[in-house]
Amino acid sequence: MATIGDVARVAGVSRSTASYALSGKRSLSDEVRRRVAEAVEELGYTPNAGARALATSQTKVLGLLAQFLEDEFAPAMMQYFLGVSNTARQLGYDLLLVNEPDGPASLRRVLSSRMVDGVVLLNVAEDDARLPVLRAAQQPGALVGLPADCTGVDVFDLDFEESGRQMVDHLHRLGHREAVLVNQPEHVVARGGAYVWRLQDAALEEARRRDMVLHTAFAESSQPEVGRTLHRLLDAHPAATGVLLNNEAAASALPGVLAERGLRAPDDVSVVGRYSDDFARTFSLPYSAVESAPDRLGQMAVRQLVRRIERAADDEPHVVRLLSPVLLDRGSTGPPRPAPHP
Amino acid sequence: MATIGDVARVAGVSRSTASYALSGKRSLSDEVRRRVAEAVEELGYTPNAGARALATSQTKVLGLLAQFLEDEFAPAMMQYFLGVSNTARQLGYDLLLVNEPDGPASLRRVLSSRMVDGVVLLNVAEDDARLPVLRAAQQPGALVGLPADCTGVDVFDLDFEESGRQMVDHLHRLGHREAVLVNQPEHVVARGGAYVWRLQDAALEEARRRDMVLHTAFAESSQPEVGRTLHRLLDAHPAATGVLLNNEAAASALPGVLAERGLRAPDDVSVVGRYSDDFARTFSLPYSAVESAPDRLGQMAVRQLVRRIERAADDEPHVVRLLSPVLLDRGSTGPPRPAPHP
DNA sequence: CTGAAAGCGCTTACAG
DNA sequence: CTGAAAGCGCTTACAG
Repeated sequence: MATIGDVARVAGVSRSTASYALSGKRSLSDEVRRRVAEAVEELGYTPNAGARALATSQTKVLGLLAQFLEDEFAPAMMQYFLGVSNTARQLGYDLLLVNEPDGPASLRRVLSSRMVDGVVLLNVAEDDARLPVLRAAQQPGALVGLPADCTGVDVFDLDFEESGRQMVDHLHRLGHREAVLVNQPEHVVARGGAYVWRLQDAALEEARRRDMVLHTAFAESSQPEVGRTLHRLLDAHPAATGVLLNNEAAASALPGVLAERGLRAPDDVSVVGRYSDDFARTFSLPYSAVESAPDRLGQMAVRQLVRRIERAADDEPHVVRLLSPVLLDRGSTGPPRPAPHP
Repeated sequence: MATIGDVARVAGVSRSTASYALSGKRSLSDEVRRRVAEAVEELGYTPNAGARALATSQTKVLGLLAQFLEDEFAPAMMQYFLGVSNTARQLGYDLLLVNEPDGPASLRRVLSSRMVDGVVLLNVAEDDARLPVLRAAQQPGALVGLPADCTGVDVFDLDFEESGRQMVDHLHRLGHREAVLVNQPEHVVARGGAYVWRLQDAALEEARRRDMVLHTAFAESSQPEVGRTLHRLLDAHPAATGVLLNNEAAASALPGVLAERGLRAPDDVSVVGRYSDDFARTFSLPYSAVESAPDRLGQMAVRQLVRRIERAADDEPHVVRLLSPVLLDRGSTGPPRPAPHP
């Protein structure tokens, strides 16, 4: 592998001049600039990333911390990846993918070994064990997901409370008075997945205010369990005319379940979900849904993170940005069917 | 940040001794070993990754090259990620996620800047432009996906030809004599996605041998296009009693399409796909399918890659391993329905 | 406008 | 069993 010393020798200049020619941090004669460029070309020179990081204390790498947990919905994570990775590349950063069951330990490792200039935390829990580690570190961090304590970090998330209210309102306005809310698996809540109860609590309160009956339940993240749970729920609440979904696997399973029961949306039951449009189009999810905008959240997180990395002055106040939900109408809701004959 | 010099000073030894105590590459007195460990603990010392990489020419990082192409099926990629990332971690490697539209250029960059000790290439095309770059590099590479020329790399893939034969055989044995094969979008083929035509060509040949009519078509990777295409195909081939799916989005869309036509599997039509069981369970895909084993392929690729990295002797011959397909029965196939009345 | 030199934080022959 | 020193490949004050 060619080094900058080789480049300097071939170009007939000193190593420092070669370095300045590459970085452009000093004005050089056109002649020298050209000779260095030629030498680089001739030798196929690429700077050694480790050496550069050592000299500059900058890696131009961002850490992406994802936790793929058992029975959590992995595919949704992919969409955040895309937003994060495309934005990082545009801004000149590579991505170190850190996926370890022990989040805090691996976060500490990549931060204190200086492998990254900053980190994006995905799937942030209410009381996330990675946050104390992040706050103690030199590097900044941006979160996708709203924790209880946002001090010292930039936070981006969908406004799940408003989403819950909006879903309930939407059905109420159409005339529904009883509905079922299908949540993520109970494990997600146990792990501190606050978005589940943020949506649920707000939905419940809104239902109460509107004098609407809202049943809530957890559902699994895969078949055959999720299908059975949906059947059980519909059995248990025969008077419910609406279904709210905060669970992608349940959204995938519901069409089959409804078909098995001889029901159709919106004629027999109105359904409204919470997932991205990309997701809906890829997996043929036919229901109106609150857009979860994963690519946009990933993009916002990276932009803010890079801004913080590159401004030496990190005295700028930290931000908490909750995206307003937008309901995309796919025609799966309508007025409730008339009450069944007694 | 504490350096190894700090550790040495606190422990009252030289820097080299501290280094040896950490690496265990030299026998030291228990006393010294203990003092160093205490100093590390006290200072919260973690070695600087860049400095270590510079000194050892080893980064303990693997490059993961994924290309997220427009209208390609991104979620399937996630499953390879999981296999790759879990295996890498087990073997002590971190992962640099490289997702750039220009594959060859970014591959060259991460290789020649020595950011990684080796790379895993996902989504490998027949004549993949990244391969010449990889062959010219110092570091080894493992592929998931079978290219035309496998020299100098280790290759892992599902045996798509055998998969095609197996899907056709399965339907033929049940008595089907006319079927439709739904492929990935045409763009995938145009980009050199050889797995599409490897499966298709083998399926066609097998059909010919068995005197079975097999229609083939491309389908899109999302709604509403993919649904329309499925309807059009079923319209065009009313005598077909079987459907083969080599397209995950089509597998998601088919249940709705069949329902709209008042058809059911396996009573009216037999369906067999090609996707992972994880996928089927997560997205409620109800069809019998050839398991595509993405996690296993990712795992195999990383294992082989690390073996090659860590054996200085890379004279070991390169391997090409094609996984034998296994058909998982989900009850979506049966004897063909009697021919419709004329 | 350019060069010689120090330093980033490690590891590892070399010497004792 | 341990230490002093060189070197990995860069960048950047410092000096001219």
